[in-house]
Amino acid sequence: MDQDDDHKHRNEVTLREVSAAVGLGMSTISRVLRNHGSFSQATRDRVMKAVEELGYVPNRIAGTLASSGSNLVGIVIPSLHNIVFPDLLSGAAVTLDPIGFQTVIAVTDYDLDQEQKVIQSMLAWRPAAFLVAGLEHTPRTRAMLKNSGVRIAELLDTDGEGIDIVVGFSQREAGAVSGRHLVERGYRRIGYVGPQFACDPRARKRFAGFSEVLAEAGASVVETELIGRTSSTEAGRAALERMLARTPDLDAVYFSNDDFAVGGLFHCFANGISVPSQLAIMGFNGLDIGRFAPQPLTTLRTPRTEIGEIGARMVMEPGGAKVVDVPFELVRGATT
Amino acid sequence: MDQDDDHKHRNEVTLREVSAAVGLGMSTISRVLRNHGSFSQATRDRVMKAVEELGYVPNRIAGTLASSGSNLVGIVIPSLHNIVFPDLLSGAAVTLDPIGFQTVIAVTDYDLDQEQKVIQSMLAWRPAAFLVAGLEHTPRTRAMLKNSGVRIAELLDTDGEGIDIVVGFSQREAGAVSGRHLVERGYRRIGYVGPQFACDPRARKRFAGFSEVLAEAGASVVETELIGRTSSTEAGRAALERMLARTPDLDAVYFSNDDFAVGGLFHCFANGISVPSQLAIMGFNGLDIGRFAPQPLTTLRTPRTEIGEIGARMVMEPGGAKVVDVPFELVRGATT
DNA sequence: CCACTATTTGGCAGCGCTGCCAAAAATTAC
DNA sequence: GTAATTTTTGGCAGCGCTGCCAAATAGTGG
Repeated sequence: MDQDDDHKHRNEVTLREVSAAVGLGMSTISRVLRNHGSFSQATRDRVMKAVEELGYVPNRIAGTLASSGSNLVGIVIPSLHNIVFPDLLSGAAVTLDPIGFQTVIAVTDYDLDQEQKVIQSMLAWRPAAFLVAGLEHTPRTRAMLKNSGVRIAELLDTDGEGIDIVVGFSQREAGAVSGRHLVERGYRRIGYVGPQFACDPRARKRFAGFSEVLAEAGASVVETELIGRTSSTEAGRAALERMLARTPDLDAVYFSNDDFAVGGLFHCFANGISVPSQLAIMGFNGLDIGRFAPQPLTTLRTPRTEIGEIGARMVMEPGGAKVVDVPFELVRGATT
Repeated sequence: MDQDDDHKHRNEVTLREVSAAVGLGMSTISRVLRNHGSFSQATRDRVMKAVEELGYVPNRIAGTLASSGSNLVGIVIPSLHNIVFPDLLSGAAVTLDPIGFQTVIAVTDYDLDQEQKVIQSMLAWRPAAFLVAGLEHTPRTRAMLKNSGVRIAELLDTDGEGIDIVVGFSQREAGAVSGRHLVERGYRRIGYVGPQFACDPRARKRFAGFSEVLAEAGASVVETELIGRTSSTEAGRAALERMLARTPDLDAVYFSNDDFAVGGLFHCFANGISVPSQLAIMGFNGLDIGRFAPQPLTTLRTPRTEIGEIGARMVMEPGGAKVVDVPFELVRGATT
C-alpha cells in the first residue's frame, strides 16, 4: 500500500532546513551545533532558536561518515544475568557518559562464535573503541579486532595474552587464594560447584588455581558438579544436594560464584545442615545477596566496577598496550 | 604535519577496493554482499573470496546514510541491576537477533531527564525502533519520540496513555491482586517496603492498587519503609528491621520486589522470626532467588521476558497503535 | 582614511555506500 | 539465423554532514 512512502522521504528536518530558516550557511549552523570553530553570540542564539522551533535532530550517521569518528563504544559481554557484567557496564558508564560517548552493548551467551558475530556487526558501525570481557576469542575475532585499528580493552582476566589493553585480575590467583583459605582453615574434603568449563573460561582458570593449591596442601577436590548455562540459586542448590547425596562427608564446598553459593546455603538451611561446622561454604564475587544472608558468605570481592571504569578510561586515552591488575579481596564471612 | 593522515585516511578497505580487486562494479559487489538483486554464482564466489582476502568490513554508517534505514533498535531501561530489565532485553533479543537487528541499550537510572538525554542522543543515530520501559516521560521526550516518526513500544506497564504500542500488564492490578491475597489469608496489620515513589512509578502504582484493596477490606497499610536507589538484599533486610522495631505486631509485609523480600526473609531467619506464623512475607517478580529460598517466597511472577519479545515483535511489524496485556501469575510459596 | 590583522561566514568536495536506470550479456523463442 | 526476453552488470546521483579554504565582515593602528 502506501505506508511505504514515508519510508523514503520522511519530511526530516536537516541542516539545510535550519540553514534556510536562519538565513546562514550550513557550515555555520554545523559549527554552532558542535560548538567548534568561531561564530558570534548573536548567530548562536538565532541558530539555537531555529533548531528548537524546527525540532531539528542532528544526524550522527551523516556526521560520522563525513568526519570519520563515531562516539560509539562497543561493549561485549557474555551475559546480563550475572551481576558482574552490569557492574562492569556501570563502571564503564562512569567514564564514558561525561565525555559524551555512547555504549553499544552486545551479549554473547558465553559463545565465542556468537562473540565473533556480534563483534563483526559492531565493527560495521566503526566504534571508537571496544571493551570485551575475557581474553578468549576465535582467531578470526582476534584478527578482525587487530585489523580494525579500533582501540580495544579486554577485561576481567589477566591470565593470558591480550590484544592491546588488558584490565582485570588473575583468575587463577583468585582461585588459589580461595583454595588457600579453605586449606588454612583445616578443610580437606572439598567439593567444587561451577559452570561447565567450556562455557566460562574464567571459572575454569579459577578452578585450576584452586585445585592446584589443594593438591599442594595434600587436600584435593573430592567432588565436582558442573552446571549448564544459568548462574542461579536453583542450580547451586540442586548441585549441592546431588553432591552430598553421593559424598556425604565433604567438609567444604567451593562455589564458582555467589549465586550458586547462596543456593547451596539455602540447601543447608532447608535441610538442617549447620554451616560451617558440618559443611563450610565459600563463594566468589562478593555479591550483596551473600553479604547480607543470615550467615554472611565467605567470598572474594571482585573489583568489577573499577575494572569497567579503568578499562574505559584506558581505551579512550592515547598510549600503548598495557596490562592493569586491579586487586580483589577475600572477605571472610561466617560460612567458613 | 602528517600525523593527520592516518586519522583521515586509515588504510580502510572500502567497496571501491573490493571492486577494483574483483574487476566488477561497486554496485555488483554491494548487491552480492547484501544478497539483494541478482548476480551469478560465479560472481558471488569471486566477490566473497576478495572480501575475505582483503578483510573488508562493510561500513554501515555509509550504507545507512545511503539507504535511510538502520538496523539499530534503541532500548531504554532504568537499570541493569534489577533482573527484570536484563530479562526484558533477553526477550527482545529473541525477536531481534534472528532478523539481524542490533540493540543499543541505554540506562536512565530512574531519572526522566536522563531518559530524555539518552533518547535524544539515540535519535541522532536514527534507530529503526525504540523500546522504552514505562509510560512516564517528560513532555519533551514524548514530543521528540512522536516527531521522530520512529516506531516505539512502551513496556511493562499498561496503566496510562501510551505513545504508540504498549505491552505489559496493569501494575495497579498486580498490587491489588497481591493485596487481595494477603487479605484473604487473614492478614490485617500489614507493612510495605518499596523504593522511593519518585524513583519508580510502577512500584507506586502497585502500591496504590495494593493499599486500595486493603482499605476496602478494612485492613490497611500500617507501616511503610521507602528505600533509596538500590534493589538490594541489604536494603530490604534493614528496612524490615527498622519497621519491626517501630511496630512489632505487624502480621505481614509486602515487599515491592523479591530482592527486598529475600532481604526481609534473611532478617527473619537471622532473628528467629518464624515465617509465616509470626510474620508473613510477600514479594514481587517471581525471581529464582525467592523460588528456591529455604521457604519459597510467595510472589507474583511477571512475564517480563515475554513482554520484551512481544514488544520487539510488535514494533518491527507494520500495524497501528495497540495495547497488549500480558498476564502475570500469583505464586503462592510458603511465606504467606 | 587606508592598509592590515582578527573574526565570522559561505561554498564546495567528498565520506562510503545504495537506489535507480540503462547497458551489456546470456538465454530463449521462433 | 534473428528477435524477444531474461539475467547480470555498471554509472551516476545523492544520503546529510564536516573539513578545508576562500570570501566577507569587523576591528585596529598609524
